Amino acid sequence: MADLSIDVVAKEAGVHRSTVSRAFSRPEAVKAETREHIMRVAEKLGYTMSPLAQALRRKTSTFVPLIVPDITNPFFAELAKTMTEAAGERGYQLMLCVTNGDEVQTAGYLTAMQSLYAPFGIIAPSTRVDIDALMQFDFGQRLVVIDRVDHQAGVPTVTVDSRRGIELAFEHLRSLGHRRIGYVSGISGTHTAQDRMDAYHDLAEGEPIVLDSGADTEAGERAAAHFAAMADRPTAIIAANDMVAFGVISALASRGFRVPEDVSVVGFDGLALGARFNPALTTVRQPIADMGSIAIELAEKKAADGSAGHIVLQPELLVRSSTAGPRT
Amino acid sequence: MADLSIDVVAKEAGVHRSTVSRAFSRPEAVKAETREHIMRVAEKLGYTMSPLAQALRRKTSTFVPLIVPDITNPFFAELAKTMTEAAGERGYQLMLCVTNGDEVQTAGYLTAMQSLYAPFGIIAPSTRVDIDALMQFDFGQRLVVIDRVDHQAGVPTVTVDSRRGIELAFEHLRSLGHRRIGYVSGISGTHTAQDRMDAYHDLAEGEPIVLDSGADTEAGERAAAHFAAMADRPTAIIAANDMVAFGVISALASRGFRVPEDVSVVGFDGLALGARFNPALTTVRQPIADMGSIAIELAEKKAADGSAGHIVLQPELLVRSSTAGPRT
DNA sequence: TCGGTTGCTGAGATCGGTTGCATTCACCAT
DNA sequence: ATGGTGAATGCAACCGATCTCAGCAACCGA
Repeated sequence: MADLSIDVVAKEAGVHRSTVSRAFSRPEAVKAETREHIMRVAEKLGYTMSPLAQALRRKTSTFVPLIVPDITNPFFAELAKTMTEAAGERGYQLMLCVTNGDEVQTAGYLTAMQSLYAPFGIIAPSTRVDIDALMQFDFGQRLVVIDRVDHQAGVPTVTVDSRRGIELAFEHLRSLGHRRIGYVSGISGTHTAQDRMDAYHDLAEGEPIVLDSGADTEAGERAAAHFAAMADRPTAIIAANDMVAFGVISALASRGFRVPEDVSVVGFDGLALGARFNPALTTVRQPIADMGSIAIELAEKKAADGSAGHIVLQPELLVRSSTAGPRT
Repeated sequence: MADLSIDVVAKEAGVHRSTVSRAFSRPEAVKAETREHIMRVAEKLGYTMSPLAQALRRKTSTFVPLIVPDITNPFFAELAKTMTEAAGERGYQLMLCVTNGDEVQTAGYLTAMQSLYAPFGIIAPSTRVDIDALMQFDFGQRLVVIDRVDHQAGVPTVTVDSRRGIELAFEHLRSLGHRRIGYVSGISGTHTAQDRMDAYHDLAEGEPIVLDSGADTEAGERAAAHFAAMADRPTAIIAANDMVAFGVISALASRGFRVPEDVSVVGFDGLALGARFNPALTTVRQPIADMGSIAIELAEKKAADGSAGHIVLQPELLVRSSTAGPRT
């Protein structure tokens, strides 16, 4: 148990430390026989290499930060979950950094990861974080951005096709017979929120009906109030994201509107939680797991050849119980 | 930008590295004048100490692992959120480790944190992880356990008073006029799940009515089916936790039962998400934020004097819209 | 004036690995 | 027998800090 270092293993195995080091990190440089012997000794002693010492000398570690504004938001939670896995498979250790959308905190994480010799990082930015500002940092050059497009900069990005997602929602709703289809916006400021909104405007036939969901905490209260006050209400609503959809449905219900009987609602994100909602939420699913592993691949690619890829994934429709034909 | 080390600063400031080191980590040991000069130079160069090198030499770092089975579960997400903050305030860097309830993964994290010289760790165990097994690890001795009691071992713990929580739920429901109050169990195996269940049995007047919520993914389907099939149904249900409550309400709704009109439901956890549920969930709130900071304090205390504290926090009732008087 | 403190700083070993270079040795062609 | 080659390993400097120990100057009382 007591302090196992590479020297202990080396002595026990009767070789020099450098040989032990090579046995672990460059196996092919050591004679098979020697290597196996070393590994056996290491195993017996319960030895593992110190990532700290390795990182210090190599000037590169396996720590990969995932920077998110709010882990309490299930979208980020699911992202974190799938990314830990994806990172683990590739030999990285994901470090979750929660910023609360604060620039100062974000900056702090960036310099911290820099000094931990993180090879790269993944960031799912909130509204208030300005990517360009982040690029000021040395470490900013090694970031991959999730769920936000920023083609002008040399920053790799992964997003899903918002327009197609909204289109899927429209198709579904129209096929059910809906004609007046409203939209509840999310927090404005993010590119995706903007993209989805734009897509809605483009695809809405006739006059668009936009309800503002208000700030995050109100969670749809305002949209529901707006809805209730309308004379000619839409028969279906597309929400900017699942959390907003939850809030809206809840607020609508407290005003006596039933979903989907009185109004259909479709969300956007495809959170697992949606399946447990009342009613189970029909939603446009983002391939969150794919986004995670692709982000890592893009980061590795950029590290290798400096290229900044921009991947756009396709969403898919998840039909559950929050949509039905319009009231006749 | 280029490689800033303590030696660079030392040379620039015209002193020896050890003086720079002291200026940072033991300011009182350096003459004020010298110290200020060094700090000024460091500032100018934009120098910060390498946490890696520090940890390596000191044999103690500021990385603190928070080990949770599933970050997708909002309870753990909220815990993670508040703990990052609490940890940050105290100068620690929280590392989120997601185990999926897998013993092997957990073990991996433990040895990893050991070799990162983490001073201690916080674990919110899932069913399948056996604390005693964890104690086998060197690092196991430095863990604080959240939401699970285990008084026999010398392991610090933080929990909330499950019994009192269930009692609050009962009081609320009874004051609304409910007499037949059922219970939907969570995943069995955790201590808290057991405690809540026991408390329910103790406090149920008359015959206890227990519905099994089934495995995690089914999320209350089974309980709802059970409920529907009953001849003499309870008028209110206490759920083992909020997620179960969500699942049950959703499943109940899909069978045509309305909450709270047909049956009242109260959850347990106090998730922020509950406020957006349909209907907004009445629930027993756990002081999650407190749990986080107390866990850290307990860990520090144990490191200091070896004592293993056991803190039990008091829950509180959050009345929202999922409860009402029974059908008359 | 001198031994004894006290306060501050420098020297250098050390933490646990990595890596370029030197060394050793077997093997092969000449 | 000689020199060349390549594989396997040892040697030692190095990554960026910490920390013990020693040195040095200033100051104190006798």
